[in-house]
Amino acid sequence: MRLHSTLTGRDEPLVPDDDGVIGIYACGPTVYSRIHIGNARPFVVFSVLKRYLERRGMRARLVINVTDVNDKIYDAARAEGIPSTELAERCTQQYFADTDLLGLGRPDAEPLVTGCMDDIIALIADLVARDLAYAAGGDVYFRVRAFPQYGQLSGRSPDDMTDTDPGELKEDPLDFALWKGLKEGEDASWDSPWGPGRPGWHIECSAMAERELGTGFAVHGGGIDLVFPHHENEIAQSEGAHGAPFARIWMHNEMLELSDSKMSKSIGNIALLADVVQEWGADTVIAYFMQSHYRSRLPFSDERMQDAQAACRRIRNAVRALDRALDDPGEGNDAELAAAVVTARTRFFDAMDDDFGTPGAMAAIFDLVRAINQAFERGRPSEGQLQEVRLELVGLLDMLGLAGLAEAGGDSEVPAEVLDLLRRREDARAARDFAEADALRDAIAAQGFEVRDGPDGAEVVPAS
RNA sequence: GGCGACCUGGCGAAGUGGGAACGCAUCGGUCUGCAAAACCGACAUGAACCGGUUCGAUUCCGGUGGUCGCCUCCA
Repeated sequence: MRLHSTLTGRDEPLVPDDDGVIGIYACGPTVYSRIHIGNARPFVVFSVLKRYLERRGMRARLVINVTDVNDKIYDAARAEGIPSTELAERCTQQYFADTDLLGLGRPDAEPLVTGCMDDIIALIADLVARDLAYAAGGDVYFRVRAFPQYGQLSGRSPDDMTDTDPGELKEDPLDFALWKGLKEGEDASWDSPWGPGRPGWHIECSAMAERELGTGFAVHGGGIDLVFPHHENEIAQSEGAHGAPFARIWMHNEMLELSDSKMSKSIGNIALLADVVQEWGADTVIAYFMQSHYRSRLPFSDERMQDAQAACRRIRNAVRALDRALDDPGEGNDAELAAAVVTARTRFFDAMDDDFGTPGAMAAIFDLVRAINQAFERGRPSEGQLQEVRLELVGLLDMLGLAGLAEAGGDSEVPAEVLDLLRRREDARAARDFAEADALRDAIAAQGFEVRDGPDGAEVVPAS
């Protein structure tokens, strides 16, 4: 598999770490409010990446941190009139709950800044010892000019950086804070060799990444808006402290757009993840993400969600068709369908291995879906082939975190009450009492099911 | 001002130096008491515009126009 790296601007081969595991670190949220659908993109992308690697027989370790110490948390807590630690804890729990709704499982580790204070302080001390950082007042700053490679990730030169914060205590406006001394109005702090305070914004990710994955690892990722300064600074901190490469591939997802602008808390054009999942369902949300490339900007709107929902429905219907056919399978094997399965697999893996090309992978799935439907136009395949095709389709869906599309809607899940209504409607139709039949159809709809009349009689499926 | 990205059918969205995937929508058809649903089929001789390289460019290079992102918090 190859992945595009922001550092080189090219696709780079994905190779495991020395221990054979593919270490992946993705920057998680700063917890001062509920996460929005844009925040969910990296969570989905990196969760599915890990899932794909594992389904392909590789070992992967995914780390997504939670930044629970930050200026914004102080501000938000003050506005709410509660202790900042209380707000951070509440928002952390909400973040876990909200992302759980996606049904993609949890990362292997989700470190909190507050749980890694010793690692952070040790790393800062290391940088100070190497003269890459200096204490000033109660603060500690990174000496940017002492790290010649600064700017390599974001492709800019320190000389071009003009709008920097002068900062009274800094030697150079370019320098950034590793440790911020306790200030008035801040209600949480930790002891350090430089006095009470808290970590700067970037140091925690350096510390947590190397704590969980070692000083060098395969993939470091996050939103593309983190390239500068966050990830640039992480490289400076980690490579400065260890003199060794930090992450080998820098993988950045593009932004979601709402009303033609980047979805952003500061602009206010956001849709909360929990609301979106509640309204459209986890599968629709995941399919929405998977149908676009992670490095493309992605518009968010109800129309986009409707599209994704319709696409999911198409896949669900194909699985249902397979299940229905399995109740009454045919004899022979359909050669065209068998060939389509092979083609779909090849196209799927080719797309995924080429910079995580989930849109191509989805296209391969849809091609398989069409091939399944076409096969049913021709006849009814054998039980063995039906099972093989189903296994294959569900297997591909599962690699994208979409196996849920194969689970819901089995006939066994239809309540007896609804089946009874359906039977009565069939009787009414047979008696040509269409008023009664239509009334029963409405009654079934009221139970959340949809009647589908077909050549082989009527069936009910959960309304979607 | 500096750095960078993007501009593909009605809406989204891929890949690609030589047939422009896929989804939605639309249209036609099958099915049907009706409706819906479902399924099948059709659907860009052309890829913002202008040049250049090439036997050949949507794909490479240059320019113009437009959109957006980063440079401050941001997934």
